[in-house]
Amino acid sequence: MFLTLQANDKRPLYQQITDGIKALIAGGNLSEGVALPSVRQVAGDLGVNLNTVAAAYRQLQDEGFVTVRHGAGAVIASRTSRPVDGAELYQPLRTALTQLVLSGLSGREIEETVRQELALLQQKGDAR
Amino acid sequence: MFLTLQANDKRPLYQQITDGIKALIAGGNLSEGVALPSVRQVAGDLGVNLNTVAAAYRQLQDEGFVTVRHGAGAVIASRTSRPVDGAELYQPLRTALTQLVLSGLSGREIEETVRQELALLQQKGDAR
Amino acid sequence: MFLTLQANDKRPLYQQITDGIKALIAGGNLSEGVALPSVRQVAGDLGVNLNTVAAAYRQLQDEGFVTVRHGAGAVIASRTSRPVDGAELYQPLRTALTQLVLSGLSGREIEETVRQELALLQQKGDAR
Amino acid sequence: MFLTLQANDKRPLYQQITDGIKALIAGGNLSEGVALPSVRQVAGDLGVNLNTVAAAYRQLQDEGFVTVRHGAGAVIASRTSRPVDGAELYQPLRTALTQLVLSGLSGREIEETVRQELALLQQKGDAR
DNA sequence: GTGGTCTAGACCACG
DNA sequence: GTGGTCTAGACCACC
Repeated sequence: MFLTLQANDKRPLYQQITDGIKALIAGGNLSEGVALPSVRQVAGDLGVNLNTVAAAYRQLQDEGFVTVRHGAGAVIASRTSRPVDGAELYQPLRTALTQLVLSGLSGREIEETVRQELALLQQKGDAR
Repeated sequence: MFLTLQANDKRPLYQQITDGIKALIAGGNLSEGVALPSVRQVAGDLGVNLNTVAAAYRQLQDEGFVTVRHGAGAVIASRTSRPVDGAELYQPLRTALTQLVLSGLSGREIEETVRQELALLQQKGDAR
Repeated sequence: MFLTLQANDKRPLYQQITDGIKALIAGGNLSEGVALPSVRQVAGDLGVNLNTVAAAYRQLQDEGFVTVRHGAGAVIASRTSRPVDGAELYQPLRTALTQLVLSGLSGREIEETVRQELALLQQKGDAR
Repeated sequence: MFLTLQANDKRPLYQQITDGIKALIAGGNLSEGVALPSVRQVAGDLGVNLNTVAAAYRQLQDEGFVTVRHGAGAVIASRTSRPVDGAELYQPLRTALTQLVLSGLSGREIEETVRQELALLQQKGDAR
């Protein structure tokens, strides 16, 4: 697992874990059928409480990104298009763009930043 | 002031107010020197407690977006460049983009969405 | 009167006025018997409400720095040593020194700063 | 934790708490990584409301002196150099010095007082 | 009139 | 257990 926690990040720990795994899925670094490491192992690696990792896995399961089978661990689920509320989907983008505008970036610069971030997301660790 | 609160939004109420006013500033709908409506009025309009609005105004002042003087009201501050941590600035964008990718949108579609949202932000209330 | 108000100052307006006049007294630029300009004139010069200046003058009177005679305006009082609570006197100094320490200044640097500020205070406008 | 509230102090309660903890940090009595007592405990010890203490902790976090993580407690942060406005830093010192001058102390006496207060700040609880 | 502080107490989110 | 948010309502300080 290539997850790191940022101490100065305002998101709660479990959310950082959830978001990190989502990013790996979005970038194609975690494909359907791949097993996630155990809660215990992630907790040990990251130095966080078991409950914290469990909360992250539970959220991923609730949102349909992984399937959990009794004692068998969590596995990346097939990418069925899940119904997402439009507002819920676009509101974080709006907030993020607002902050970029307020930081003084121009529209062009923001669009370029978006392209860079998308590229970063898609091409992290795949030499396939 | 055209602020609305979303019940299904996960952000706390005061944060929604803060973000809403920031969006108005970013879009140029609130320029330097313009007075914000009073805490009591916003609280009445939105149907929330005085303290909730006061928390939003305090945050805006702490971040330097408005100047609050005690018996006078709150006024949009001059746009001095505030130092912002890069990580703090780009992380919300990354999370938002990840969610868009996971919702099934292509890179092109996301870039187009960003352009639309930026346009929405900039040209909200000025059809005059 | 050589008073200016700082917009980014956290003190209320009337307090800035009070402190400014006190600094002039402490520096010897306003001696016993000198008349202060009228409330109306100061309010006009500084662009603040009459009540704000009146509050400042009232505080100066309460603390014994000026005497106010019916319609005759305010006059600097004689420097009788007023009883001051030790805690009330030293606590602001402690807070100020704490902030200087936290800003990274060494003890030597702070002592030097104090000497400079004292000199600034004492020798502002006196070519006598 | 040795914090006490002064009834005759003009600062609001939460500010006294904030300043008190800052003084402990400045004096080296609270070093990086040390955990602050819980909001509930401080509130109980000082006899104030939970929200009052929470406001103090939030301010300390906003200013970067402590790291607060939700379910965990508050911890003294690493001392990264925070940018402070010069005016904001020196104005309280000027006001404090003015009051000392007006109380009748000479320049020498004030400088000596500053040295004493600095020593008091630095060497509070370490006679061990 | 304005915003600021404080309390009491409830409920939620995080670890 | 921890801190965060929100409400209701009181009282104060400033302009």
